[in-house]
Order: sequence, then C-alpha cells, then structure tokens
Amino acid sequence: MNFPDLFDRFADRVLPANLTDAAILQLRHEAYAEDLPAGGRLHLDDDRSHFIFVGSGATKLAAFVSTEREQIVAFDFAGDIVHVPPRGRYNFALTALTPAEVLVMPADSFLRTTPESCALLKVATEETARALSASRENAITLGRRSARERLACFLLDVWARMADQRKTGEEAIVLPMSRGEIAESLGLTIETVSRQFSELRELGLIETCGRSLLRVVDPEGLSRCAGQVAAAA
Amino acid sequence: MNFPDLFDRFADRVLPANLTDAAILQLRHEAYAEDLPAGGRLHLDDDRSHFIFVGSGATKLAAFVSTEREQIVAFDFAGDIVHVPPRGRYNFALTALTPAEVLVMPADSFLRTTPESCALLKVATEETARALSASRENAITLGRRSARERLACFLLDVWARMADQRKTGEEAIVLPMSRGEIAESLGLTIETVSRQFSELRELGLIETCGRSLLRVVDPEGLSRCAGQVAAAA
DNA sequence: CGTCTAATTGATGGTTGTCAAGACGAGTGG
DNA sequence: CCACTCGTCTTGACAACCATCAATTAGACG
Repeated sequence: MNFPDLFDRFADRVLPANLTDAAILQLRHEAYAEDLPAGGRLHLDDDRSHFIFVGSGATKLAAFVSTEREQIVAFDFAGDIVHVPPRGRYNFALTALTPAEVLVMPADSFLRTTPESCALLKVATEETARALSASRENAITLGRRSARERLACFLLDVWARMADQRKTGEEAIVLPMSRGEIAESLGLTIETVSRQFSELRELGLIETCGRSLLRVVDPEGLSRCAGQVAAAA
Repeated sequence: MNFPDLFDRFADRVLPANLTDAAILQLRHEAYAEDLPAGGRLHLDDDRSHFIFVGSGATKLAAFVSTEREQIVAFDFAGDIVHVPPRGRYNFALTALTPAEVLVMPADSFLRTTPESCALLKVATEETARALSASRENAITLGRRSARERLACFLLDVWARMADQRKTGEEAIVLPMSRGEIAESLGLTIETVSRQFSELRELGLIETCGRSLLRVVDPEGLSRCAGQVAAAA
C-alpha cells in the first residue's frame, strides 16, 4: 500500500466530513508512510508527540523502564490510532509485531489553531481521550486483578478487536504477539502467562493450536473469569 | 471563593492569552463552581466527559471496579485539572479528600469547532495528553514495581506536587489521603502500605508525625528506592 | 476523658516470581 | 522429505512477596 492509499484509508476512517480541503492537504503534507518489518522499530523525533495510524499489521507501544526491561502500554491493530508521547520520564517506542504499514503524523499537525483546522483538533482530542480511557482501564487491570483475570481480560479484548479477522468462516485468530509480550503488557512473567493459558484450556474456555492460533470457545465463561475482582490478589 | 474568582484563577492558570473574549465568555457560561466538603462526591452527568479544575483542596478520581472496591486513578491538588471520562466499562467519581472548591466544565464546552474556540480545543488536547502520560506512568508503576518502589514513587510524586505547601519554612506536608486511599491507588492493601511506611521510616528516608504529616528526609535515597525495577516482583 | 475509627504490627497462607529442565515448533540444510 | 538446531513455550519445584486474618495501639473528635 502506497502513501496515497494509506492516507485515504486514514481519512475515511477518522477524519470528519466537515473538514476543509485545505486542512486535509496540510495534514497530508506533514504525514508520511512507513513500512515496518516484523520486529521493526519506528524511529521518531523524541521531542514531539505523534499520532500513528496503523494501516495494516499489528504493533506494540512499549516504555523502557530499565535496560532490557520494558512495559508494553498498548497493542494496536489495523485501523487503530496510537498516541506516542514525547520523551519524558520513560522513553516510548512503537514496534511492529507483524509487517506493518503505518502513517506517521506529528501531533503538532493537529494542533494548529487556524479556523480551518479546528475539526482536526477535535479529532486529536477525541483520540487522546480514547487512549486515556484505554490506559486507565489498563491501570485498573494491573492494580486490581489476578493473573487469571488479567489474561482472560486480555484475550477477550484481543478476540473482540480482531473480530474482523475471523469473519471469513474462520473461528480462530492468529495472536500476533508472543507469550513474552503478553506478559510484558500484563505485568506478569512468561511462565505465569503460560500456566494461565494451560488452565484456561483445561477449563474448556479457549482452544489453542500451535503457538499463536486461538479460539475462544466460551466467551461468557471467559468473561466470568475476567469479571470478578481478585478475591486474593 | 466564589465563582468569578475561581473562574479567574482557572483562566489565569491554563487559558492562553490569544483567546477571544467571546470564547472565554462562552466557556464561563457553561462552567459552574461547586464546594465539596471532605469526602463529598461530585455528581456529574455520566454521559458526558468533564474537565474539573481544582481551585483549592485535594481530590481523588476513582473507578468502581466492583461493589465496595475501587481503584484510585489519580490524585489532584489545587491548580490541577482532572479529566473525568463518561460512564463506560467502569464508573468514575471525583471525591474530595479535603474541603475543595472545584470548577466543573463539560468537555463539550471545549470541543466546539467554531474558529474562536480553537485555542480552547488546544487546551483540551494538551490537558488530555497530560492525563494520558500520567496514567501510563501509573500503569507502568502498577505493572512492574514492588510495594516498596510503589510507595517510594508515590511519596516522591506527592512531595514534589505539594512543594508549594511547604514554602513557608515548613519542611513537612500534610498528606490529604488516608493509608487506605494510598493503597487503593497503588494496587496494594492498607497493611502493606503501612508496613512500607514503617520500613522507609526505619531506613531514615522519611519521617512521619501523626497520621498525615510527612517529611522526606532523603529524597535521593527515596529516589533510589523508587528507581530500580523490582528484582523480584 | 471516652469512644470510635484508622493505623500499626504479627502470624500465616496463597499467588506469583524465580530457577531449571524438558517439549514443541519453526526454519535450515542435507 | 527428513534430520537438526535454535528459540519459544511448557511444566515442575521452590522461594519470596504480598494478602489475609487477627489483635493491639494510636489519633481524632465529641
């Protein structure tokens, strides 16, 4: 997918209709596309925040807590928008889990206070608010839930967000992230994640095949697993 | 403090100079002040998100995870702005820790796409981005740090943010929140928080007097405590 | 000064992290 | 097509950390 197609897809998906052509052209001028191979890291100007539109593939946004230790803050799939903050207390990096096409836009491009780009600003606010909600939910999960509940939550979330990938008769999805990456996003170790996978399988709530094929057999049961707060946690 | 003074303080603190009088008046028209007693809860229209300016006092923003179990998402003090999301997966409530004067503004008030209020939109985006960064840092702390590190982090944060309250020769601050509330924000139990307080005191890093008076004796040492990621956690 | 709630401290157990070994899967070369 | 190899995943044993339960102490307020 080339830049024009990628930008058009982005515009279709998030830009409102009432935007002037001038504003769109200005944004288009400052955006650029990038192809990332699996495992490839997006290099950005650390001093500015960016919005990244994921055209295809899957990505992770991770914070470097210490050397060789990172905390994954968000997973994003095709059609999602990621807010990448500037360098602060932690450094953040967007990494592709699978080959991915992304559209990079400095946040400044949305923040002009010219009358024409007001609608753009609104988009930026809404996307940031959405990211804030997701982050707060994540914080709640990390603070108050057991390992079992965290994984159940995670699987339900991914299962729902990748729904379009199983529309063609397929009942399974391909998890683009490794067990280690799941662990890093849930604040657990890889061993604990693996054990929870096994137990959910034994409970008959999910089925797995190979490393990455997942099928949620009993969404309601999984939801029950995820729902209740840890009695002991 | 009455509404006009509260609004003026808010305007001085966050509104940019290039805002038209019309935009300010419009915002002022939709804002209202509220006095909260200690422990008082702010009741909002759940279907809209709001920005709350804390004029005086201290507040907590909490999510209700289940009955009688809440996760505190943010503490905010005089001069801070809080983003309260609409009802979603979790319900959120802003509660006063001490008597507080707050200015309530529906987020919609900032989101008008009239040319005059463009600068307002920018303010909203920036405040939301700030909240997002804070929330992500919080998530990292909850996911990757031990009890000791969480409390050290927390105390350093509060110590820095309440710096203005100890400018008058005082070297101590009054913690407006209880141990239980600290526990709820750090994803720990009240007993663990209390034990960590005791240990930090024995290490000579902090001093406490009564329930809420705190003095950080050795900020660097505390920072060292907070800095390293949990070896075992 | 008395009462009540919050905070502290101790003892114990459960959940999860750590260390270690083995199994599985993917990719490569014969 | 099969064997080999390497990295990821799984499973087990053990230990550490934190939650739970319980009892005592300290503070706040009337």
